[in-house]
Amino acid sequence: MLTNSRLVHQPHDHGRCINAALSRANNLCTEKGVRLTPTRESVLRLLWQSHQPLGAYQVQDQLSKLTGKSIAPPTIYRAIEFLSDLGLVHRLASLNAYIGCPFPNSEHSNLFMICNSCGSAAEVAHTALNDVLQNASEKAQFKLESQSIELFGLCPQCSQDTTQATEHKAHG
Amino acid sequence: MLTNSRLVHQPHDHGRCINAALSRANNLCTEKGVRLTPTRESVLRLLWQSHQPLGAYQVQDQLSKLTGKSIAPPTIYRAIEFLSDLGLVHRLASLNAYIGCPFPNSEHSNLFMICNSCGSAAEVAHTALNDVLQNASEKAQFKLESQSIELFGLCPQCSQDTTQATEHKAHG
DNA sequence: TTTTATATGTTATATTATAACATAACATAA
DNA sequence: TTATGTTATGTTATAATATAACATATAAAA
Ligand SMILES: [Zn+2]
Ligand SMILES: [Zn+2]
Ligand SMILES: [Zn+2]
Ligand SMILES: [Zn+2]
Repeated sequence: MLTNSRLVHQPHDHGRCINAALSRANNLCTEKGVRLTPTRESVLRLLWQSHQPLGAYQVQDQLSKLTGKSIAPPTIYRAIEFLSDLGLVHRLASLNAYIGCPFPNSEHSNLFMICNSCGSAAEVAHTALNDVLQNASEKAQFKLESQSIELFGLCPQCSQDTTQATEHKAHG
Repeated sequence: MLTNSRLVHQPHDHGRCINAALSRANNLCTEKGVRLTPTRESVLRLLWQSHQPLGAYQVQDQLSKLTGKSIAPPTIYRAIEFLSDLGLVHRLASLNAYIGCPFPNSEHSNLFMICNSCGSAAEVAHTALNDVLQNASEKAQFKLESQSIELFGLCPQCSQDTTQATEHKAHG
């Protein structure tokens, strides 16, 4: 089970996450012979500013402020599409939001654990799960092509906070 | 693995699907002491007119034609919310669309197999899958509360059609 | 340099969903 | 049966998300 869950939910040097993501993006673009333009890189960087997914219009606002120019929605959606086609970002359908992929070159489950409290989203690749889904599909004679799995709940940090708050209440 | 996959993908007496759904809805509403008003019943019936999910505005169009009156979006969304709260319909996040639930009283996986070709969506409840997701969540110290699983691919019928078309082409 | 392909800018609009407040229908009790 | 509270719907306006269509600019190739 490959996941960035620990990084997402624990204090860490997030600058390293960002640098790694940009480095991977540069490599991948070079490899594929496509261009990581300033706009595209900025959008990727914005999506990596935290481990919480961002809506397209949030990205637009921030990019507009960043550049001082007003940027229209199509520019953002194009950059997101470009990055998404390369597997560098994912769309979270339930949230209409986008997030950077921590392992664009690995096998994917397109599985996210999304915290209802803090909004963070950890990505998980889970071979056994993929097998279960593939088997279920075959049983139903369904030719599986892609999948979107979104789990909602409480991340370790928020879960702990809730527990402590409850205990505090009980004692107070 | 509980599923309505066969009904969805094979010719069948769909009137029975509709009647069963409305009957379940009536029972559930009586049981819960809430009212299945004409609007709500119509929306449920429209969502059950086929095994393909419908957008809210498609429902609006059809209900407007059906009644001869113009119905505004809030009426549709309210009916959908009512039905959804009772577990009688589900939202497919990837499609911004809604579909009737074939087994509102059973355990759920919130798993759908959605055909990229014909748009049909079969619902599946899969205990083993739920266990895998629960285990993965525990491993990540994630307190799982709800889930949305959407599989995309080709349904048995469309898969067969594709195969035949390919064969035909090869022979032609 | 000319040509071609790619990327971005710009305007307008489509699509999906909800806020806020008014009215109507229903249920219950005086 | 009227009054009263509750639930449901009507109505208007608008928020939020996403794309179409066409113009311009930039980069790469010939
Ligand atoms: Zn980080
Ligand atoms: Zn990923
Ligand atoms: Zn049917
Ligand atoms: Zn269901």
